[in-house]
Amino acid sequence: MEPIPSEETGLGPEAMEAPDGEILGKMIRDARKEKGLTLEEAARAAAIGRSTLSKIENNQTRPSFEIIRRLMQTLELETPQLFVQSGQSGVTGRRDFTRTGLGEHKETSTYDHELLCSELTSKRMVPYISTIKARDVTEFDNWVRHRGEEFMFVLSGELTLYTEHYRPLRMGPGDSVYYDSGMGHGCVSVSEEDAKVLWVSLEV
Amino acid sequence: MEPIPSEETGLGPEAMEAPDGEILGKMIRDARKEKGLTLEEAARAAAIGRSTLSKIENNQTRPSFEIIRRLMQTLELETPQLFVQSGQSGVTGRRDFTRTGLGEHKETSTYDHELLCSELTSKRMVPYISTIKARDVTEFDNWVRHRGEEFMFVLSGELTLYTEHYRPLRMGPGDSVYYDSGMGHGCVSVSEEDAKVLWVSLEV
DNA sequence: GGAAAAAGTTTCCTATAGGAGACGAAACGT
DNA sequence: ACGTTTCGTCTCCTATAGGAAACTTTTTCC
Repeated sequence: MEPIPSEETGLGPEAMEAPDGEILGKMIRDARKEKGLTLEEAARAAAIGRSTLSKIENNQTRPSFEIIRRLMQTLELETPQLFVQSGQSGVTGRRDFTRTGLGEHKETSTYDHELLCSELTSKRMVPYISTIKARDVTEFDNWVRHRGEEFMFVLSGELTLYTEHYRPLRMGPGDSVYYDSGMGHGCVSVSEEDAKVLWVSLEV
Repeated sequence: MEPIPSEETGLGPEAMEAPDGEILGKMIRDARKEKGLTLEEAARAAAIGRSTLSKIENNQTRPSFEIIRRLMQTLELETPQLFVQSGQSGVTGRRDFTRTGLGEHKETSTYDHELLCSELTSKRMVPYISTIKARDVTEFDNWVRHRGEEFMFVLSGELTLYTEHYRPLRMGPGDSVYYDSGMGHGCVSVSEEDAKVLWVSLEV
């Protein structure tokens, strides 16, 4: 077995990678069994060869996109599912959430966003860690708004969450919120240091 | 559960699309242009040949699944796209993730789940904190499985994430994973103390 | 247990996917 | 205009995907 980069801050994106030789076949076989189909039946339904399907399930070939597409329809495999599992899966290693490294980085005057598991493109939720810079605020007006829902979890620091429809909410480590992100919202760090927040966003 | 029409993928109105001959190439070319990449750049980024990409874009070949997958990652193409072509808000505060009070509590031999923001009933994502009890495990077989996607973030402790299709992954505080939860998965704490994990689950 | 049938694997062959590099065609500057 | 560079296509070749059928394994039924 290959060495596992467990020590490093970044288990690489391929930490969990399995040359999808490993995964793809098992998934398809599982899906077929699930439906109680034989090789013959499944292959015919997908209009491919019996032997071809066998090889695919045993990872003895690297099937074409077209073949996979037909199998997906036949076995009623969800697309995201297939890609989530067969792609370099979304493992982002990052020892200690005070530090980050991997992932896309977007910085604004107030926030500092770090996408998690960004190498996984087809996911429906978007997780990221934000550093909220300490600053003074008397009146909040800088609303953020985007269609969907959002979950927020405070990792460190003290902050105030302003929302359009509720009164400001003081939050600390371990506190969490769930809200409709179409509602204007925004955070302000009230501690000396910056605050760290984990966000998981779901677009609608 | 609804029966899925045999012809369609069940993705929605714009879901299904024709024998890809026509459309696949165009989509990829559009996506590449969108990102302002040349054939050379895109091909290199996706680790495929320049000529191969050209042929794909011109529909002169029927690419393998693997090739398409790499291109999707590189061009950040959404899967469904490829295959087809606020009401209520709520806020919950909760101090310190070492203990919680509100929320439903579910305990099993291995896990100890604490739902977050549970008084908000209509949310689509389900966030919860789990305590994973330390224990010895030689062979993992206790798979958890549920349709959807899941994001996991380690708050404290050291644990090993077992998944059906990948090799075990050692994780520590700050590490995160995103995966299809239809794939069997499960955690084992490998530290002395129990491990704490934040999960956000999305049912499909 | 043994024969027959069914399910799955492997072999063999042909068509073609995919990469290297040649070639062509715009788009520079001088 | 002419070279030079840069982007895209085309040609050629090798490795291999995919199907038909032979072969092997498992299941079923007597």
